[in-house]
Amino acid sequence: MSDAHVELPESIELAWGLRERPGRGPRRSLTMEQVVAAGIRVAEADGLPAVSMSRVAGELGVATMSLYRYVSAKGDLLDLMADAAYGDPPAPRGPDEGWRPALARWALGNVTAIHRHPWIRQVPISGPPLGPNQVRWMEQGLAALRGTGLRAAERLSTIMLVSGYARNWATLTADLDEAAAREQLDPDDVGARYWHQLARLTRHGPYPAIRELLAENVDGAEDEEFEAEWQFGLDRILDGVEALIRSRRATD
Amino acid sequence: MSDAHVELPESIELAWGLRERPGRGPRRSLTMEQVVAAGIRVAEADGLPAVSMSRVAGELGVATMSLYRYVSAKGDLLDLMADAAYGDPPAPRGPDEGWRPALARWALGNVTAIHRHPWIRQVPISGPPLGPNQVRWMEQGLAALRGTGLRAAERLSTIMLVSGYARNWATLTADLDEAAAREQLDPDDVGARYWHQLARLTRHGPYPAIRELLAENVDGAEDEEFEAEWQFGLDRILDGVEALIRSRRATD
DNA sequence: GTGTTCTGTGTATGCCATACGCTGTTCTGC
DNA sequence: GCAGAACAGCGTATGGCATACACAGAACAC
Repeated sequence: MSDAHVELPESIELAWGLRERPGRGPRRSLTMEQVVAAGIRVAEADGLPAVSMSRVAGELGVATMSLYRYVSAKGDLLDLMADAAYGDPPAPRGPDEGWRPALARWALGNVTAIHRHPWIRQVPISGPPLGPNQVRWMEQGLAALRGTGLRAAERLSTIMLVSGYARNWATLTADLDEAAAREQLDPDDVGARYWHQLARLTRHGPYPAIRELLAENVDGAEDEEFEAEWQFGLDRILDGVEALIRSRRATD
Repeated sequence: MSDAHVELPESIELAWGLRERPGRGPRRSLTMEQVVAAGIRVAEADGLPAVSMSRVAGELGVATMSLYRYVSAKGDLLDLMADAAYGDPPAPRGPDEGWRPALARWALGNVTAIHRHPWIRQVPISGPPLGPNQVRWMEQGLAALRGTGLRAAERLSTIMLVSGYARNWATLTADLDEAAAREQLDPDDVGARYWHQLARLTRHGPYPAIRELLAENVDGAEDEEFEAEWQFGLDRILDGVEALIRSRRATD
């Protein structure tokens, strides 16, 4: 419980600016921000697999090994990139705003953050959120649930549930968009093709529930359908949370 | 809508056994199953990063390039490994079983499948589920929702919601376990350290909701707490689904 | 001004996926 | 039976990757 000295991973200290500059050596020619920004530029242009140390170094006009003066491993760079790309969380819950619309805004913010930087979803998660932006997002998510009567663990579970759903959904739709772009098709066509493929594979065999699903036309995947699907899942989650809040208020 | 010819990705055709053997050449010395099993063996022993073509080939006593007679790229092998590792879905919904316990069983099955083969979560997803086991899981998930009055798109969204949550939760806990194993600690200690780290970072600054969270003790992370957290999220989702089913029944 | 410490970087190591072409095997068509 | 096609296994080569290590020079401490 001693607050004195809790060791932090190196990349986290770097991201929070907790590393003291030594002073004795030559001056650095780059800033951390420049390195991270260069990595993001590469990812944005050619995708995460294109982010190699040499490529990022080239972007900055320095030698490959110079990057290791700023980052101890490639994974650290990716962590910092991801945290930076999340950017500012949505505006905090307003004074007259209920927890539900606030949490819905927060959830949508998660989705748009990933859609703005689709490569984020391929960054291997290296641990629980400790980056400065991730912590700020966490703060806003928890703030949306203040005064609901939910216990600490419940508030935490709730925002994990919501952000997990948002991440899943954003990943799914981003995959679809990327597949469509790769094959120069419409996202709708990619979806329709999937249903055809599934139908062919399940035409014979013990798949009654899937055939039943395909019989009603799921493939009416217009743009509005996508939005509706997102909203459906979110509403289910928020309904569940609301039920808990209400029952908690009733018994207390 | 022509059911005649829908092109399928090569790895999918392989997994379903839809590839006809040519006959004209020499006999193959390996089976697909052997190759996939060898890959799984390596992943199980040393983790997904250890799965290289040469390592898998070594496991089978053949040359590296021989694998390319069975699989057109490494990604295909990973897809096949993941599908095989999911294995059989949970038992189908029994005749007297309600949709809710059946779906809960299905959700738990998702978690245990990932916990049994933790490397699964690092396999890059290459598209919507088409592998034979993935389709069978989908079938069982949808089957749990038969007769609930939910529309097709709603049944689909529901199982995506549930499986996404299960995958998220399994990933989180597996990450924790791996970090603990790597540093030879108790998972509890890893969790406790996280809260200390977060407390240190948010001690000063605009983080009232996080500090409020930390003030109640979230760190009572016993084994039962983990189970409770999983159950909490699942119950929220299922409560939300139940509310929809009820309202649907009331208006119809 | 001397020594220490840090920066940028060139070089080297040991991985990796995979393209290509060769050898020998098996079956097809005759 | 036999010619040739199609295919299996695999040796070699290519171009990429992260990163360990050592060294030159720069900036500061004393």
